[in-house]
Amino acid sequence: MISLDEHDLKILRLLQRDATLPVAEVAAKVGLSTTPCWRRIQKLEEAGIIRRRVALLDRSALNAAVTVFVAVRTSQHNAQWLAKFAKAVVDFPEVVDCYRMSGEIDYLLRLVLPDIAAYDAFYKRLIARVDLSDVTSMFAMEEIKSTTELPLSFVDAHR
Amino acid sequence: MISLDEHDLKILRLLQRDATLPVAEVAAKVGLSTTPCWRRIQKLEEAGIIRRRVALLDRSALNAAVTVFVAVRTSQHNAQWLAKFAKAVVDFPEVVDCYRMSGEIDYLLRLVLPDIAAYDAFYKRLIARVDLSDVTSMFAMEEIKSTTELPLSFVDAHR
DNA sequence: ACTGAAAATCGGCCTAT
DNA sequence: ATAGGCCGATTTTCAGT
Repeated sequence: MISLDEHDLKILRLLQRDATLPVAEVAAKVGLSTTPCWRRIQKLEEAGIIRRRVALLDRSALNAAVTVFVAVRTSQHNAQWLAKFAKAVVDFPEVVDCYRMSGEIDYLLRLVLPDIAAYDAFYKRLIARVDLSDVTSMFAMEEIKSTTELPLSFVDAHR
Repeated sequence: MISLDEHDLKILRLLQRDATLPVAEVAAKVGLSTTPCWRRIQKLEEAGIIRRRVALLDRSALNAAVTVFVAVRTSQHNAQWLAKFAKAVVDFPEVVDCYRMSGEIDYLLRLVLPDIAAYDAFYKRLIARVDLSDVTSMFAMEEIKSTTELPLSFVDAHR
């Protein structure tokens, strides 16, 4: 694991917000000149700290404005079942997140869909593929915050 | 709202995965030559269908490997309370998602943190800022899927 | 030796034909 | 669809600590 300093953190903060920024501009804002800044970005990519650069799309335009959380419980706690379930989850493009949880709920999914009808269709396809003992859906009414920006506040900056 | 055809969808599919692809390469994969492909990308950006391009970072490297969902209930259902709550949520960088929900839970948050101690610190800061009638935390044990790729399957491709 | 600035090359973006 | 100008990214070289 590579140690990050204040310059690195500033670079990451900027690129998390806007990956189209020219290196020269990043450098200026960070207080470096372009080459050292560019070298740092390369290192951050090699080290895997910058995982990838992606385009974020508009959900309404793609007819997927509705968010649904699905809490799943299973009676079959074994590796085989999990493999099958995980495969299903990865295959369904409307499932954007899936976590195995502690506590009451076994799995929590986040879906992105056009409407309730599409949720129903998803539900039917899911239970056709894997056995589930309990499924509870929770519809989001309003998105108050949704970001891909990770907090940098937990990194202890080196020197 | 602009109508999308198969070429547009292919472009979006590619850029959602990797926004660093040179236009020429996108064009080749999509089956267009570079200029028309470039113009399409411009239009998609102007139309806001491509919202932005961002860098995705590694959570472990940033000391934020733990995901916690927080279900919140309030007794104060008024606009003032919501404004205050929303402000708090936006201010806390460890809150990456927040939805107002239908049903039992009023709000569902997703946090990204180093450990349970950090969650406890967050909890204390949150309740110091806003009144909450009930707070339930759910810790994720394993991330099975987590993507910024939206499904394109709900778009009806024009001709 | 390491880190940053300056300069030169190279490749991809964008515009006009 | 092609070609050329232009800008930014990458590489190399140089200077300072």
